[in-house]
Amino acid sequence: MALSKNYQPGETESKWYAHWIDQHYFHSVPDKRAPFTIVIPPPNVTGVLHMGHTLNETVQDILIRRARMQGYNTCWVPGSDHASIATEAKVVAMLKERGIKKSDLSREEFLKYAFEWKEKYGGIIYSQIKKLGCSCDWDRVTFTMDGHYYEAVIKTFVELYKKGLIYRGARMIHWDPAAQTALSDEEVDYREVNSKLYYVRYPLEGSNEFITVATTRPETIPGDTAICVNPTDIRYYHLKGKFAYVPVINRRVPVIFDEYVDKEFGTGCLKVTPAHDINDYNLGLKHHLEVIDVFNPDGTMSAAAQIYPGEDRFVVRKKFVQDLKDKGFLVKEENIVNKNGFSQRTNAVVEPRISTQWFLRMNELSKEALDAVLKDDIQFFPEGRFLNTYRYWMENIKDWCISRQLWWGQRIPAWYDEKGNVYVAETEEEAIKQYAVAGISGSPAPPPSEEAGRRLRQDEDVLDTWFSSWLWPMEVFNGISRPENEEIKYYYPTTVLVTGQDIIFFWVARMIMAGMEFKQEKPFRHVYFTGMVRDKQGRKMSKSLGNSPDLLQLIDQYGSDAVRFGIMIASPAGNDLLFDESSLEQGRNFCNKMWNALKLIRMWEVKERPDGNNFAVNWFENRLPEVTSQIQSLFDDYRLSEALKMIYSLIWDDFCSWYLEWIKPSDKQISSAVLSKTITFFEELLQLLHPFMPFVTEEIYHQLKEREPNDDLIVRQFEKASEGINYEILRKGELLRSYITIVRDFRNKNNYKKSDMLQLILPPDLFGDYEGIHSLIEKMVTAELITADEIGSNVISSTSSTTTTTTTIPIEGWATQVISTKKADTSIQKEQLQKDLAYQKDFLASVAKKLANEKFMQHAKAELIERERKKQSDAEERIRAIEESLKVL
RNA sequence: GGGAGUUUAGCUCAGUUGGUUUAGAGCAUCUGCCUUACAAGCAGAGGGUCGCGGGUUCGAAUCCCCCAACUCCCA
Repeated sequence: MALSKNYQPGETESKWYAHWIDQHYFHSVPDKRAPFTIVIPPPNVTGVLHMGHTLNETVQDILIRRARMQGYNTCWVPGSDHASIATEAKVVAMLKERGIKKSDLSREEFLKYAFEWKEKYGGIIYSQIKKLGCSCDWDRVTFTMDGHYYEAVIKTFVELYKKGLIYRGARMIHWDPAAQTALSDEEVDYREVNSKLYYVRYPLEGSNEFITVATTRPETIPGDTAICVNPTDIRYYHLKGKFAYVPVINRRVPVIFDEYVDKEFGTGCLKVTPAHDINDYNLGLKHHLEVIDVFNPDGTMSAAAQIYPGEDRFVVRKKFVQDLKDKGFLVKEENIVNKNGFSQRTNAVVEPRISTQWFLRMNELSKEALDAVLKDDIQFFPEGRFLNTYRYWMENIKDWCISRQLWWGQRIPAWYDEKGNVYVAETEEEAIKQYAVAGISGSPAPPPSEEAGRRLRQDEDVLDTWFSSWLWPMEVFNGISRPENEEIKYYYPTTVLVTGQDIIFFWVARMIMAGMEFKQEKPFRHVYFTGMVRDKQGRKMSKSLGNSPDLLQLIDQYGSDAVRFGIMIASPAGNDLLFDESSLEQGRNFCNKMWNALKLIRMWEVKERPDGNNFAVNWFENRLPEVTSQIQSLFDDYRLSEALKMIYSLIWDDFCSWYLEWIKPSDKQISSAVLSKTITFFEELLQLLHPFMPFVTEEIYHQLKEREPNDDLIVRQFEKASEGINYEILRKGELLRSYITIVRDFRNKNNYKKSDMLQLILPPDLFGDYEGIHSLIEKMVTAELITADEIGSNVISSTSSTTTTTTTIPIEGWATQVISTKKADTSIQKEQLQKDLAYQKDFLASVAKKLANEKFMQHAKAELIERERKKQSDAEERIRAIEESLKVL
């Protein structure tokens, strides 16, 4: 069957993915082999695959595929998290389209819709991961709202509560008025915005004097319960014990003194609104101030505000400023730039708000988790900078607000009685029992009855999504819900976690804490941090910017392998990568290159002949293990990008440009020995590349020759490294390559035609006794080799004949003569030789200086001095060869 | 304001403990080729005072200090 002109990725990719699935190659069952386990960082169930995921999943697949070929029992668990805020927002939007309001639904009804939504759209990301070629064990897909997972989350909540690590508290939290939920610190983005600083004057009690306050948030003025100045500020000494009136509202508030106030900022006088600013809140606690919340949960003004109840906070800002102006309270406005917090999910301006939330105490949990990393029980790649970041965060950790005012998620297992007493338990029955027991010891004693149960009401809130994701490496194997099962024992701790550096706190740190807390064992041995994918302008690719290209379209255009190649080749370990489509093109071209090499090999017919190609085979036989071991050490350090570059060059340059050209017969006929060696080489190259580009390698592997039913590249095992590498042959190979290049350059510079035949006189012993090399040279540079005897003694003495030109070219301290019937243009060459000569002389001088330096000779190691001496003699040889060549020109 | 990182060819980046580094690769550029696997290709070539200034050292892209520019994280 004739092979197509170019490689066609489309059909090939779906064919092989289906085959791999069919053969259950991705599926793992515990056995006697060592496990190699990766849990996917669960993408958001609402998501589609963006470039960041693509990088991430590709890295994981590379590690898994290579481990599979190395004999590990590989298990890559896919799944997604339920993303409470994002998903609830999507579901609410879907309901809105159908004309349904969330507020008209019961919790149960809403959840039914949410699961319906998840069934419909939650799988999109999986199909994209499959398109990428990822070898996940699809029998193990896990979702953080699965039944067992839900149970596990509840179980850990109760456990931590019983240990006293979970508590309820009033705190200033980040409130998202659009989603109407609390946000964690990490879910808030701070951005600079243009705003105004308003100077407002407050009348003082019992005088005509005013005190002027600067604020960016005049709409919170109705919540003011004090005015605060610095006790060392002489301007305000006389206000001790005085009261002021809040403008428009006319509330009488005290003037208080506290060092917190910055004398330099604004007027040095601060309005205190304890309900709406964390610092004011703390001042309020200290000075026993009243707390007046002027906002409703949706960001409109509350009844307590007394002004514009029910109207939006930003609309009210304008209106109220106008009122202040009209009534003469506004002194001036100033344009300033300040930072506002925005919700990562809804982009609404975050409102600081006092609220009762559930918190997890982090101090004790973080200690062990920090130690595990510091003691190298868990290793980070790349190490240094992430370790610092991790340590800093762990040492300055704050308690984690784990409650969210949503329905989509694990509902907090806490029940309240009429008096507000709380009972935390895994089930309602259990909570009722606790209530009954509490009742008996207290008084009056209500009977533990059904009626009592009805009097308990469960907390309305759900848990933060990360409070379920942090269990991921355990619960995907049912490690919390069924702690003694075989799978968790076999697969845990997992081998490596691959994740973006941006969620080191969100996730990595918390997973380590959960692992240490619930299993007394780290969740993974290694953490490999990938960089951020940026666009050409250096901006982080994100959904909100919309600058991430459509992955499926890229795959259609270039093929999956090319996309994987493109993203990996540009992705140095841990560093950000600038995404550029030209690297995908490079990947596509690479597929083609290999496809064409296949075509070449398939064209050949076996014919036994004495083959003079032993050198080529010999050389590649040594070159391959040399590079293979270099690739292994790159993998050990997770330097995947460099490993890929090395394989790319090994295939394109060493194999295609040199090896195949060397053995290529002119008549398509080749000895069976060379052909089978060549096929073996190609197979091994494909195997090295397979983790990076699985489809094209599997396809070519099968096109190379007929295969037994289960002889698939994906499961082909790496051979043990061969014992010895013959470095002498490798050195000869290098020399041969540069010899050929030098002669080709000579041809180029002198505009020789392809067919112009040269005669070459090799320096004696340049290539030793590798006879096969001579015919290679003749073939590669269109020349015949002759000996000095054949041409006579006039060769060296320049151009005595009118019909031939002899040029002497230096090579590695040798000089070779090129004889042709064409007059060579020696001027370019002369110039170049002189340049080279100058360089070599400088080089020699620097080496000589070193060797003449007594201190160097004293301090340097013997082998180093030896090397310098070698450099010296090499340079001298080169200079001699160049000078000889110049003499003859 | 606090912390971390980056700065090497036109672009994106390698450069391991200072010594074959008067610095490598890919892409881009230039020259010549439609050579029977491949023009999505082949054969060659050019291109860098390693951000600035100082220091340590026999020797610095590499170690130290200062400055500058950019990026990220935290408040």
